[in-house]
Amino acid sequence: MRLYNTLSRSEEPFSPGPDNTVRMYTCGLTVYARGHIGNFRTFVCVDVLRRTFKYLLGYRVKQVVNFTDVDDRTIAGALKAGMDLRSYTDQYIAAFRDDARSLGLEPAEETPRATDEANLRAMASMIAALDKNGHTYRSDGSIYYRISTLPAYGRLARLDHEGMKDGARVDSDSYAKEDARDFVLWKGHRDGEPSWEFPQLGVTPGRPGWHIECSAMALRLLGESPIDIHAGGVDLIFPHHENEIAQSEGATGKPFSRFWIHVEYLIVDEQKMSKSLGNTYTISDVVAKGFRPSAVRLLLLSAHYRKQLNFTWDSLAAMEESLRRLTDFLARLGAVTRAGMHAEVSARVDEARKQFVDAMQDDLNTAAALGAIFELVRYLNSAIDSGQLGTGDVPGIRDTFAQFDRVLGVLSLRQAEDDRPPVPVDEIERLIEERHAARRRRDFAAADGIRSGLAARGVLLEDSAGATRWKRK
RNA sequence: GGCGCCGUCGCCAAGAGGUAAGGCAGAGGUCUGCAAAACCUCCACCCCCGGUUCAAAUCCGGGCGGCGCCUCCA
Repeated sequence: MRLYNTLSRSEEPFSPGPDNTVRMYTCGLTVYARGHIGNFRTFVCVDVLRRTFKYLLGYRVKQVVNFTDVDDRTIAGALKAGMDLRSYTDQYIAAFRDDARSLGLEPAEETPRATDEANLRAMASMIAALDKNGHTYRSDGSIYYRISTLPAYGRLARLDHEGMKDGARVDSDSYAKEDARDFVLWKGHRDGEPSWEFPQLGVTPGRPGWHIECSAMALRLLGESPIDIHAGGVDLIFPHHENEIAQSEGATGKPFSRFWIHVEYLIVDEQKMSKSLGNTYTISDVVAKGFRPSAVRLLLLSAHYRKQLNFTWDSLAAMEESLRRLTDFLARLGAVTRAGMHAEVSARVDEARKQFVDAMQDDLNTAAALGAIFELVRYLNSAIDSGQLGTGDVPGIRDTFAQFDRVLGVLSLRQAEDDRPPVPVDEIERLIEERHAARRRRDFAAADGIRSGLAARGVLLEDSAGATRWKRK
């Protein structure tokens, strides 16, 4: 598989580590608010990456996705809500898990939170290691990283500090630093803020800086560096990932991660979707508008992960239609009764499978992979129409679509949604029977009445030669 | 001011030297009690101007336009 590595700014062949295992870390959500679909673009793309590893390439995956549950915003939010930090952030972690489930994300092997005791201790140990290696200094009770002690600093982001001028906003952090580029490892205690200390490690009362948690948790849970992949949104390249590298490499003296994968922004109204801009949509917003999470998932996979994707309600509606085409096809396949098996069919299926695999291995080209699937669907639909597809062909086709879906995770998600129609299934079936009776006595007004009545309630009926099928609108 | 990405049909989007995948929408048709689904047909010289080449949407140069990073952010 070829993957684009931000570190080298080029595609590189990727292979797993020992034991055929891929150890990957994904920067997760800061849990002061519900995640929006821009956040989920990253998580869905990384989910497809891990599925590609597992189901297409046969690797094992150990993935860590963290929750940042202590920072300025979570502290402020908890204070405002009159809750303790832990229970305040609990709500958003629960919401994240709900949204993740509705988008069909496979659970990561580890989902640590920064304020877990073991993680705080790992951060303190890392700070102690940085102390030992001469990368730190203290000021006003806080602990800082002295960037000048790490010549390689800036390799990931490739920022030219000489070039930073007028347009660049200056660091507004209200902690005292020697150099604008230095960053906080541990923020000194302030009244009203949660505080931890590890005196035996030289860590005085305070709380973690943002960057330290990812470095510490990644190495604690994934083992020795370098890990195989570190992933996140493009906005994390600087300063977050650059600083993670500084911390990890300053502490261990070894490279932190072999690959750095960054997912581009989801934009909306020609601007990035971000909480600070206030133009965000959540999964529940989408559902309230009558769309389904499966359509969101497909939309997020419809463009290459390294290209900005402009979110519009129209494109989401188009995804609903595309998905319908796919599930209609699968339903049609189940209704095939003609016997026989056809070499041409299996050749076309094999070809599509190969195109799919090639596309996914080409830096996760989900858009091209989807193209191969739709092309196959059109071919197979026309084969059904012309009687060139028989029951003997069906299992192989089903296997292939199952493989597509293990990787993309969108069809089964859709089908699970379809299994929960707005009208109870037994009622739908009863009405279909009534309508059959009406049609048999050629009372088409009554038959059409039943059909439009169900349609108004979100259930569509389709007649074919043998039977009537229902589906969600 | 520095750095980066992008501009392909009405909309979304692959393709990255060999003559434009796919989805949605639209038009016409086949099938059907009517619908729906499905199928068939139609629907792009790839932002502009130069250059390199037998050949460029793809490479180079210059424009124009959009987005992003250099601040917390997926």
